[in-house]
Amino acid sequence: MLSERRLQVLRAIVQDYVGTEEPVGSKALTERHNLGVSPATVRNDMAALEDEGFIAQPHTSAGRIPTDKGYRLFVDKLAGVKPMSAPERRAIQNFLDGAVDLDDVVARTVRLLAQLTRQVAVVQYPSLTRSTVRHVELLSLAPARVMLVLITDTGRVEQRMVDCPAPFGEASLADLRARLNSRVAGRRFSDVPRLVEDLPEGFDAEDRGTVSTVLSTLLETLVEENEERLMIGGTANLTRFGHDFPLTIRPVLEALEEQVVLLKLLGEAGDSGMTVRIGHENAYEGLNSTSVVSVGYGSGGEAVAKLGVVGPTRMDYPGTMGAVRAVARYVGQILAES
Amino acid sequence: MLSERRLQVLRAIVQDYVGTEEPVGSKALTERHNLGVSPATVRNDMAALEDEGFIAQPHTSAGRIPTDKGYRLFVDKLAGVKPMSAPERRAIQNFLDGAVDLDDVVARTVRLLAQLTRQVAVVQYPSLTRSTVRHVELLSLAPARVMLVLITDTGRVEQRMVDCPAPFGEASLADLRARLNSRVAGRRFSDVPRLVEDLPEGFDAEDRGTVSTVLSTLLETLVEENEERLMIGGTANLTRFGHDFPLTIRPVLEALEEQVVLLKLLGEAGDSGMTVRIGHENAYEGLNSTSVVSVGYGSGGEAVAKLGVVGPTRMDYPGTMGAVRAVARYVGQILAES
DNA sequence: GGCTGGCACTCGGGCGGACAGAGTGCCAGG
DNA sequence: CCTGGCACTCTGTCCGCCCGAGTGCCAGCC
Repeated sequence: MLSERRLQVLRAIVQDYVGTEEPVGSKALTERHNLGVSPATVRNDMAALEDEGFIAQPHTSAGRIPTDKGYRLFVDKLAGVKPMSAPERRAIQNFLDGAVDLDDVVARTVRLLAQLTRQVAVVQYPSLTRSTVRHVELLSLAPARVMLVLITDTGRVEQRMVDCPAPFGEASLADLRARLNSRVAGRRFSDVPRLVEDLPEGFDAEDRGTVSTVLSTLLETLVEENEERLMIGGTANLTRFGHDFPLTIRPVLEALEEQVVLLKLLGEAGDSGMTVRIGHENAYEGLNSTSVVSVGYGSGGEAVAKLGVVGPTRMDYPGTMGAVRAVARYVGQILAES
Repeated sequence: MLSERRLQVLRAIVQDYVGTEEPVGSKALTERHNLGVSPATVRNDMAALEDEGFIAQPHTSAGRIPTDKGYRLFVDKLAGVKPMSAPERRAIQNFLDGAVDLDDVVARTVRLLAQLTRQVAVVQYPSLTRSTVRHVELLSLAPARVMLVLITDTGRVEQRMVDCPAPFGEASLADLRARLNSRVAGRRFSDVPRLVEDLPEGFDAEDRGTVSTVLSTLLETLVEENEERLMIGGTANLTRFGHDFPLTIRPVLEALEEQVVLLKLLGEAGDSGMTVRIGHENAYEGLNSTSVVSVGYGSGGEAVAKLGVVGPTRMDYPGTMGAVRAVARYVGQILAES
């Protein structure tokens, strides 16, 4: 087990390295933090920390930098979450309050997160399957053409065009709309398949085909993979990454373009509480030199989606975690109000 | 006026520089293109081209590289648009045909363009104001709460929540819906303000306030600035930019995040035909070392929005222009079908 | 008049050596 | 267990050097 002082040395190394972006040596450490011991002692501690794999030297006779394992210990044991200041919180709230619709909420959230953390922000749209149905609307656009519109309690709206096998009268449409809504309004989307299963049975034979088509389109819309959307921003912050750009930045940009990768990344994160994935803890190897801080957000107690930031492993964890948590909280509030 | 051969020399310089990314000298030029003259002659031509400002040397005793003015001449006079091959066109069509809704069309278009040109792709959503109204739907979500849904002929769907000043009955709602649609369905959105102007007059005093509120929300949605959306992709291609990354790439990423800047950029481009803005021709200075190739697309003869790519001034103009034109054409077709 | 080969000149990039600085590991002593 | 001292190592940088690519100019040739 590591002594208290060694943990302090690790903490100091992380803090200094995050600040200066340069390997930190024993002398500089004792000068900037009053540890009450000499550089020589710190050197011994460093040697021990290196043996345990918490820090490493880029080359002999250079200072030390934290390893992924070192950051992990730092995040778990040594650092708290830095709360936002009151003015910051007010600014967050004001900024988000101006949103006119869900797209706008998400767009503003991305901007805000990117700006606060100076990193790349990722915000997932509220998941359909975890939301509840506010309303299902059916619009007749042509005799055999129906538009299906789903509206969630979080304000998300999804639409699909349905080509019907047979013409579908206004009366039948109104009938279907009414029955459909009475069954699913207020229920969770994940329950919808079960709730509408036997719906076609109540219709005339001639309409039954169309009803089935409409319902199957509805169910398709709810299939996990397709229904997830997200928005990213702050990619310009990647340029602050390090001096060895091309190699680092490229795979990150590629990962950010692959929604599938990102969704998986957010999906892996725990459902409640904040998740921090550091460097190689990320399954996707393009992100091996980045850390991902993510958290669920939602209008009620339950998370309807996740948001987070992607940045270099060398990031200000307490500050980033504080910002992510605060933003998630306010977004949840906004959604609950709408 | 430049002689025919000098133009050929310029063309050769542009082609070689685009290929190799290195200043091109007189000897290399004569070896790779059979111009039928000696390096010395080419040197004289180069000196002339430099005097006219079409090419420049990074430093004395280096080869020449084209200037913005040189690229301009190349694009205007020396290079055609390279048509896509038949298999490429088939691939484009197949890829776009799989789209399920407008979001998907736009997303696929961005991906496709980025992949074909290996540059950053930008696609604007079909503009509301240039589209025609397919349907306006009003949904009562609560006694004094209405959701307004606009559907365009291009498949774009826009929704807004309206808080009514007074409760609004189902009957009144149906009435408003019917009158609204009979006036605006099939008309251009830009005509909508004029068409609905006197609509509140037909309603009872008690409903008139609500009707006005709904209509003003409708009009707000149509205000130019707010209604424009776009999607970008292929930012990872920026890493192929040059070796002097951080300085070049950063402002470009920043510009790409500023939708306002991008929209202006696309907006400035001519309405019909392809527009190429080279280097300093771009008003936004972060894009001074990039070129923007853009073109309008639309379901009919008229453009409903624009799409294009952003890349280094040192780009393959004929190929890029060919890809942009082809993609725009197919997107237009897809929209017309939906 | 325009093209060509020849020639002297310039400049950037790469290579190698020297040097300073930062940091380490180890050891003996308090 | 901490500390000061010491020898060692490695990096980054600066300098001088040379080579090669490319140029501009000029005299001669067609």
